[in-house]
Amino acid sequence: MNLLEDLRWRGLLSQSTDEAALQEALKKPITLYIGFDPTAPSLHVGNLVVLLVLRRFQLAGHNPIALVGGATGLVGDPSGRNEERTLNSGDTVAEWVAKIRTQVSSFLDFEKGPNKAQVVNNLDWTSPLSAIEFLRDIGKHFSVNQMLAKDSVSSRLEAGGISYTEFSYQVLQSLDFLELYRRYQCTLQLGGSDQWGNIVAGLDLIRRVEGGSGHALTIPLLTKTDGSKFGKTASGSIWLDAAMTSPYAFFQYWLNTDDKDVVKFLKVFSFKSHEEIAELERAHEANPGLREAHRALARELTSLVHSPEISERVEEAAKALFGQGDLAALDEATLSGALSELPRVTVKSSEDIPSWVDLLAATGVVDSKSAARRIVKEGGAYLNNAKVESEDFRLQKTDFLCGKYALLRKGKRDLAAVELI
RNA sequence: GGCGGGUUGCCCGAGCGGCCAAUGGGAGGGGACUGUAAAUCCCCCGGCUCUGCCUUCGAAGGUUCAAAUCCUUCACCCGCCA
Repeated sequence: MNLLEDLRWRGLLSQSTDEAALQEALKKPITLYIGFDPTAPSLHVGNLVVLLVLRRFQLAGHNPIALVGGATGLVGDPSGRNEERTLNSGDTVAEWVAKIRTQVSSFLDFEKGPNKAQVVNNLDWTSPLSAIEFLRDIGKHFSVNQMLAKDSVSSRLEAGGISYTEFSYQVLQSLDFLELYRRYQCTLQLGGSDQWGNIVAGLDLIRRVEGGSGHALTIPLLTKTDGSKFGKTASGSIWLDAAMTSPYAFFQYWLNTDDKDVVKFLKVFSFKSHEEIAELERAHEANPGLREAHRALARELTSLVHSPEISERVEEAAKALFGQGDLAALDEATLSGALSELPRVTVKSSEDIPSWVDLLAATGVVDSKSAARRIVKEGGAYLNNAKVESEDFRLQKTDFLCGKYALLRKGKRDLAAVELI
């Protein structure tokens, strides 16, 4: 099975220009790219979908380029948004570029083989460009009529307007494709399905300026069966940066995948063979309660994004904390290891222990003290896995396991730790 | 440029001087059932020093004992006309 067939099997193909031609071109190694705009200090699991496709291309012998949009990130892509973006400062964007550059790098191979990956920043070729050069050399090739017809622009015109800045975004992205075509003979751009218009605009530019041709390939937006947004929880996005989404929370996110989505997600994210995935599917159908497929998914991704050691550590932590066994039976090392993966507050043993409600709010398992009271009243607050229904409850020193740890829980799976120091 | 309509809590959307922290739906949260799943049923869903108090209904002023509701100005959106 070749690369495109594999991608189709995984549900990763949305639109492409001339698929037969692309199929043909892929018989030899080609150079391809994907762009990531720095709109946050970290990529999130949504970006991972596309990034892993780039990795699949590299594994198949092609030359991947990850572009970090130091320039485009300053401008703002109107695609898929119905409101103008707030501009971020140059310093902020530069900082985010640096972070994303490192992050992206960990998914590609820069070392061995003839098809080393590279990371580029489009600020390198856009910042030397003068406004006049830009308008004469690049702008001349764009028809405003066509630009207006682009979905990203026309929907914004409907919705209430678009600034000249964002309107120009597609020109910048086209310039990137042209530049990479010139420098590295890059002939394929991948992107989420919302990037179709931008990618095709780049192909047009390459044809007009260089008389060259290339390909566009888009990847469908990943959806969940229940209709909620992939990669989001109530508390926000699932980030790849461990400081923004703890590896523990990251692992839990995948483990809690809806049964109906788990096989689909394995296909999208996993580098396991078709047979292995089919085997997990069978196992899951035979005994969904064991969640073997979920575990495999969570392990593989946590290993990939963080590390196998971390993955194992957080899985062990979850096992200890969720186990039916008595928490008090855990030895101190296991307990402290497990709790260290959780959000935590510390309490000085010389001071009074804060009230139950205060602690719940302080650890962040609930948003406010009102919410804490509410949750206690509803019977959703637990100390060391035992329900605590009194609002006036106050922990005693004896409630701390091993003399120093207390496990707070809201609902079934929202955990936090209190450490007595 | 003129005339008319709009801006409400995370989102959609009622309210149109007191009974409004504000109907309803969605999202979200808790409980029950389970498998740290889904579906279902019940409950909750601004904050706090919580039988009360404080801050919210585009922004700022004003009228009134009392305003999300009335008036004035400003900003933005949406129609129709030019």
